[in-house]
Amino acid sequence: MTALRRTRAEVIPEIRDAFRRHGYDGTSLTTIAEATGLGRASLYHHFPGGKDEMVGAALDDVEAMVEQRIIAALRRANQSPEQRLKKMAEELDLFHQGGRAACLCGLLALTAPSLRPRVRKIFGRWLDALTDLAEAAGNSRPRAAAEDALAKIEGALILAAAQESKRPFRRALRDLPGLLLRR
Amino acid sequence: MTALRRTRAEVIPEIRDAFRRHGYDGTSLTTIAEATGLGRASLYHHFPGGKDEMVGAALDDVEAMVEQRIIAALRRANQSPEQRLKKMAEELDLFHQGGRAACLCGLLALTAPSLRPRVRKIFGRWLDALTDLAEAAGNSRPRAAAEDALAKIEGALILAAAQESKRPFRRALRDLPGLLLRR
DNA sequence: GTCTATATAATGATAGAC
DNA sequence: GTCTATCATTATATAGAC
Repeated sequence: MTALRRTRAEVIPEIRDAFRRHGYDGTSLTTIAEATGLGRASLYHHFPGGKDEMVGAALDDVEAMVEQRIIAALRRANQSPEQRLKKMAEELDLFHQGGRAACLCGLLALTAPSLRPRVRKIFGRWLDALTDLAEAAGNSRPRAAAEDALAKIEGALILAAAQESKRPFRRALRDLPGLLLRR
Repeated sequence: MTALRRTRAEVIPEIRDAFRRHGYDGTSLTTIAEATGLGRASLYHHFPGGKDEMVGAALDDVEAMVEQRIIAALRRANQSPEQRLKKMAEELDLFHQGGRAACLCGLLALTAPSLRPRVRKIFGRWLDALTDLAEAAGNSRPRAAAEDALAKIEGALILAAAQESKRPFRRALRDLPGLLLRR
């Protein structure tokens, strides 16, 4: 029985998905061990800081995704606001599996006070990019529109979870242009 | 040292608040014991089914609040749609402490699959009442408006938690009429 | 109706062999 | 880099005295 070797980078998305399925407290090291195929003790080789370091790495992963996919899409200077929003919606649909996968930031904001500063930073960066896009598109209250858009996304993910349906999230993504552009 | 006697009805709101602060898995019987002033063992006198029965009772409490305060406000036949919405917003502001207290339904929808049917039922009743109000107010897409309103509320509670501010939730409540009435 | 004491399992984490 | 074995702590839950 040869043990499968796994890199830290490989297992982080699996850990991230475990946390966004069950929340911080609902995700045990046994859960993570099963999700990654590693033994509980092996996890401490990659994450000496234990569960705290694991959720930190999961948040790092989410932050990178927001920066490199969401915000990067919103700031494509050579594209129209409509095109940039369409790209963001595509990335979000992928990342959240059409609404079947929750938002780790939202989940941690609700139940993990110690991680709120990190969530606030990620949300803040996202909000700034949405605000700039709305402003560039001629929206008269760009910051409010950005906050409405983010709340719409987070709220739709909750409805989608409750109804176990992709519909609420898909519709929210479709409605984003009307919310952010020229008002 | 005389032990304080407490009724089941008395402790349920305290249990409900513990769950909406920490989520299902983050709320231990020790947490609940401290929140209620009862010993862990005493909790089993009031809730023989243990933690599952406690969270069930917390959801019963939320369901009653939604029925008797939210939906009742929305269906006040002798009042205008504007007045009914205003009343709902007041009740929500009170229940969620201006955004500082999360929504137990949203939290459980995200992390407790076994409780989703109950959450779906509560959300469904609320959505029906919002839909009827929007329709009565002449909204051309009343169901979509109702879902937008609920998602806006849930999303705003997440932003409020992340930012530890009442602003996002308070603004969401103010924006509800524009979302639901005549469109 | 609440308590102390306890049973049993699961938790996060560590030591050390390979 | 992964494993088995183990630790201390906390978890849910129960028994029975008062």
